[in-house]
Amino acid sequence: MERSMELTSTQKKIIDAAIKIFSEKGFEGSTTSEIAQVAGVAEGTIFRHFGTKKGILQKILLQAVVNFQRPEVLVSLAKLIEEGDDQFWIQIINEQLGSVQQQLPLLKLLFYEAQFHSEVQEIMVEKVARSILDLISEPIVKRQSSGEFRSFDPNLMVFSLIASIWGYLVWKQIAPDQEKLDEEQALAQVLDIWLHGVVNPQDS
Amino acid sequence: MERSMELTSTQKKIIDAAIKIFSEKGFEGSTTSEIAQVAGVAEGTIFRHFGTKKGILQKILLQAVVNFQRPEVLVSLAKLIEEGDDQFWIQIINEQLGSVQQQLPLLKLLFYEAQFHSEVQEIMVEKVARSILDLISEPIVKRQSSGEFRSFDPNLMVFSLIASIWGYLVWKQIAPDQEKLDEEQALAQVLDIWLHGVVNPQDS
Amino acid sequence: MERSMELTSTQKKIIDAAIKIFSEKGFEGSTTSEIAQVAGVAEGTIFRHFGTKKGILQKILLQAVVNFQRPEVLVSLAKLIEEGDDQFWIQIINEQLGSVQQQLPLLKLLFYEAQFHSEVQEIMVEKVARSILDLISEPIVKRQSSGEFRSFDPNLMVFSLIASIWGYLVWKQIAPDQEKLDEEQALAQVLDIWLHGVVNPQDS
Amino acid sequence: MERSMELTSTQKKIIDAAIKIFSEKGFEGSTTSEIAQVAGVAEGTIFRHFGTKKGILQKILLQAVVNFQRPEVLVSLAKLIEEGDDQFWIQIINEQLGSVQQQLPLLKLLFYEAQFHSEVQEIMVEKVARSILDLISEPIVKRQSSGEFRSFDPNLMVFSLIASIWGYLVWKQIAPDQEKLDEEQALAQVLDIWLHGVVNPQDS
DNA sequence: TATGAATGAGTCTTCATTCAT
DNA sequence: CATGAATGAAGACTCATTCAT
Repeated sequence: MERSMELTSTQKKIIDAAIKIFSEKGFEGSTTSEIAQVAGVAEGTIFRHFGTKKGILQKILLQAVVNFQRPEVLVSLAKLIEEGDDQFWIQIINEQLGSVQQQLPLLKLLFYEAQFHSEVQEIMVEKVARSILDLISEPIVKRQSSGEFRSFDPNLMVFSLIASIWGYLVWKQIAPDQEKLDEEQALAQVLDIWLHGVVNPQDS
Repeated sequence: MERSMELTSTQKKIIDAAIKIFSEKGFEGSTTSEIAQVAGVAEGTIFRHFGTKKGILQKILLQAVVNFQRPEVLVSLAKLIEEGDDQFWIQIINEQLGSVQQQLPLLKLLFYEAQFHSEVQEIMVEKVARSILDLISEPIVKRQSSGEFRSFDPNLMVFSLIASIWGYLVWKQIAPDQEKLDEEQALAQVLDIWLHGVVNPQDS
Repeated sequence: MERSMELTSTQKKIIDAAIKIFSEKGFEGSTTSEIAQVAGVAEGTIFRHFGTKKGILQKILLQAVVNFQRPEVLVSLAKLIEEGDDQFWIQIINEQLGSVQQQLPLLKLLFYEAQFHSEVQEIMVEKVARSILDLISEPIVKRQSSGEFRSFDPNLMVFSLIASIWGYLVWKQIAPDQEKLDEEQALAQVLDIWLHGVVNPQDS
Repeated sequence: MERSMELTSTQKKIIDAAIKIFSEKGFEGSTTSEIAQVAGVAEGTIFRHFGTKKGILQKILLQAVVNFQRPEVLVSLAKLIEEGDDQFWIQIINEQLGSVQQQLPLLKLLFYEAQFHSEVQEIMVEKVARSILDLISEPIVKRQSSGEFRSFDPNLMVFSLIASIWGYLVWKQIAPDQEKLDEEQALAQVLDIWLHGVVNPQDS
């Protein structure tokens, strides 16, 4: 019961500091001393709570899994696909883009570190990615069976969509000034491409 | 003239070992001692040639920029888009998928480390990403002006395509057994989605 | 206030060990590992307190500057010159020679390393040497204006005296068995030479 | 026969470079690589000729001993003391100060390194210092027995003189701008102090 | 419980020395 | 003989982790 939820305020400070530092410098590039300093606690306190440096990462992962397993955005996205209402999409963006962007560093961190830590990878794949896949592919399959969607591999369809969005968001962060498009418009276009393709239908 | 090409055999051994280790453990997670061991040279030899650990990464980057500025695959991809021949796509996959997949770890490494080393980021964005963007967006713009392609932001169109492919490849590596689709087919589907969308045209 | 004085016992152990090792082998010839061993602490502890190897040297310098700026011996020497009492000289020697000789290695070290570290040189020249010059030249100038001392350049007069004493002390350390003179007598003779010259006055 | 003289031109280049670098950075602070570079030879060449880094220092010492055992200046200084001609002193300064100053770094180097290398110390004490002592004390003893010089310990008298001169020269190098005295005058004053003391004879 | 000084294994880096060419 | 690439032992320094207070 005290497994994943209960975070004392000290633990919360440390976790927040760790997410910040890990995101900026990567797990290996970060030092517990800097985390302690940013968290405003003594270095020893970290080890009292998390045992090892990796313990912090694992706690972060655990917390994230809970939060990301059925995130608002994705639920909305699933609903959107199910209902096929393009206007709804704009609304989602406006409502939830902020929280997505706020959590983007954490997600990026976890997916990146997954490469190097098999326990992290396992959980990210099994829990986070799988649940996203399941959540989004469900409405897709529904609309495939109704004939509205073409019959590609559903997982692949999810990837195409998620990867496009992810790619856009990450790119915007790396090279912020390169892009002059309005956020809303950009994401609407990405969705449009995914839905209807780049080819002009008149043409085909 | 001897700027980026000429690598002595010792240097090549070290670079190859470094790419392997860096890819597996990240830059910070790797040790020069392990690189030396894998390369089959003394640790001191590394520093005789590259000065610092970071010097190895920078040399890797330099070599990669040369190789990636106009990679075969992308040139073929550009041609494919220009000519609109789907069959051609299959052929490209068969011919060049191997080399892409072989270089994927290196590319992933460099984009990953770009987060933490601004010199790397600068070059990856300015040289590698930009040249890919330019290369692929050219034929897209051409077909947009002929009315064959819809008028989205060209950069966004490139992202949708590249990110989808990248996402598929990375995912396949992370979770190899999850996917039973044939490689060729999978990539062909990804391209199809990008070209024509997921929505069944009859339906729209 | 806690600038230069407060040394924890750990810091004191390290500083003492460092003075010993540096004096014996020079700064570059010493290793932090040996200093740690002599100090009876872990090597890491040194860096926790002084940051770098050079940091130890700088702390030593700082401490020394405080101690040497107005050392007992020199104050006594100045008084001696002012009052012109030769017997007083003998007394000073007996009282303070021990402490001078004990600090000689440290002083030698600092003047030696001043050659190679400009920050050290600056402080040794500006703070230590200058304050010695000022301290000793003051009574000299006083006795010059009263006509008791001949009118040489005062700094030069200080040098002649200090260098003679220094030379004798250093030499005695380098070649201990060469000299059979009694310490007191020897230094009294050095002072006598400086005061009255080697030439027999009857002769001139 | 080929013991101390014969230096091939390559050896000479290396020795010269080594004296320069050793003087600037101390023995331990110098690298064979820098010496090789300054000498314009390959690093390996140094070891072909001198075996080890210390071998260079020993060769320097050997050469120096030959040159310093009866150096012109000291012979002149001895003559000066013997003949008691103050004007002669000025002449010596003008003639030989340059060569002294040129060799000062080498001498300083050897006396400094003597602290850390017992073989060097032995030779510097036994050969160089002793021969200087003997050379200069001889005329002193002569004038003592004639009653012209007071009967201090002769070695001490030599020290007072040499240390004063040495002190002045070294100080002038360390703190060049501090001293406005003319070189000639300064050294003449140092000699005068040694000969006749600082006390005004009228006064005594 | 929180602290932070102390630890020491492990890292990057240097450099005297060797040796095949 | 001279070269300079390669070596590897040793050095300065870092940092996760421990523990007495």
